[in-house]
Amino acid sequence: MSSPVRRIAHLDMDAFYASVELLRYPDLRGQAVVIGGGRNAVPETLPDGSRRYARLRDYVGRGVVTTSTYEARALGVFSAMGMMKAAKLAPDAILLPTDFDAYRRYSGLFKAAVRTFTEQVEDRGIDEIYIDLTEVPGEPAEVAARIKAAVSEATGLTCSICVAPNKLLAKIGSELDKPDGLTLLTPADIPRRIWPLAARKVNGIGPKAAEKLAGIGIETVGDLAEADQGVLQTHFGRNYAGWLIEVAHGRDDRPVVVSSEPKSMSRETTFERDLHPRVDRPLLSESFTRLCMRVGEDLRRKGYVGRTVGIKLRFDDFRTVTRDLTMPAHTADGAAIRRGATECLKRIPLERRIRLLGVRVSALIPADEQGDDPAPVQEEFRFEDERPDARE
DNA sequence: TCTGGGGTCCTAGGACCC
DNA sequence: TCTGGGGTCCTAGGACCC
Repeated sequence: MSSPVRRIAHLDMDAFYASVELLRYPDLRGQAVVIGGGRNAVPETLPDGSRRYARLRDYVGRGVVTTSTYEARALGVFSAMGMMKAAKLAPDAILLPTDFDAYRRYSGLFKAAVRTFTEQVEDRGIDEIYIDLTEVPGEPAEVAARIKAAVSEATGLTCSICVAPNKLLAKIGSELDKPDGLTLLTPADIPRRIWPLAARKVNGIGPKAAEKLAGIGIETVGDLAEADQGVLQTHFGRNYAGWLIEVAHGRDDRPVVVSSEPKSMSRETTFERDLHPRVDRPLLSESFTRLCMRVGEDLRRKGYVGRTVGIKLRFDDFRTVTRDLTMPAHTADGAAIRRGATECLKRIPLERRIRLLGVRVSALIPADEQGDDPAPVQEEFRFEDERPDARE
């Protein structure tokens, strides 16, 4: 039984955070704007009602660019770039603080607008979604245009959409006509529109894999489609090599996943300066406690309890280590998390200054399903003749 | 001026069980 | 004496994504 051809859309909001900020500060339209500052980047309103904005050149710290407007991108400033480096490239660019609450509001608005068409929506973070349009009547181009109009109506923002037979192609396609794009892809388009693209454009081929591919002469998706499977296997292992081949031919049968449960919750912080494990111990300890408490609050607010506590340290040389510990019972209690996290911390030799500290709780279950945990202090007790058989 | 924060998934080895 | 083979859980690290 062959499954019917699906119609999967990927919708990506254009320069999302920056575009939300431009709604609030329309006078910045057309300018190079970078999002990623802290409190000191909040615009100052002058007595005459005009605003004074922070400039990128004034930034001091260890942050990275969260988003930038297309004008800033033209100057070479992109997401995830260190702010200090960005300031060198575009010292006069406007700097704004990141306001996640505002972005979450607009995220809710655009997703609600899309859900008026279908509930078959998969969340992929704050600014993008997959939509299964297979059961939505109408031609793909017409449906996509109506969705774009609905998103614009709800938010005042533009987005880019691609409709394709699967998630892989839809994701690649939504980038092809940005911003405000509308792209349709069919299998017949693969040689002309997909194969010329850099392999790195494929969701799942990251910097490491792309570099390794380049090392064996594979630069584009087309190169990948022609690659010898045996060669790929020796470099990437059986699973990943098999996936690369599928991807190169545009094949992907992952479903649109409408709902999912969180697997872990974490909090981490990068210090303004690297902290010495002994000299700065009070600061570290205070930060450690706060992270544990915040993870606990997050869990309780969202209604989960977790059984595995983990910590993450990054040293001044950027080496990252993790330790985790599975506990007898689930918890969302900050103090209990801290006890587990402290056990983890004892297992890491502290021989360098610490750049980052993080706390995570995983093995989550909904708090209302927490019933089978052992009582806190319960000695195991059996009658001698009830001892289970050692072997079967 | 190096390199945030919050996630998911995969791999791989060892323990432990049957 | 050596030889077995799954399956699951736990832990550590790493790639990748937004």
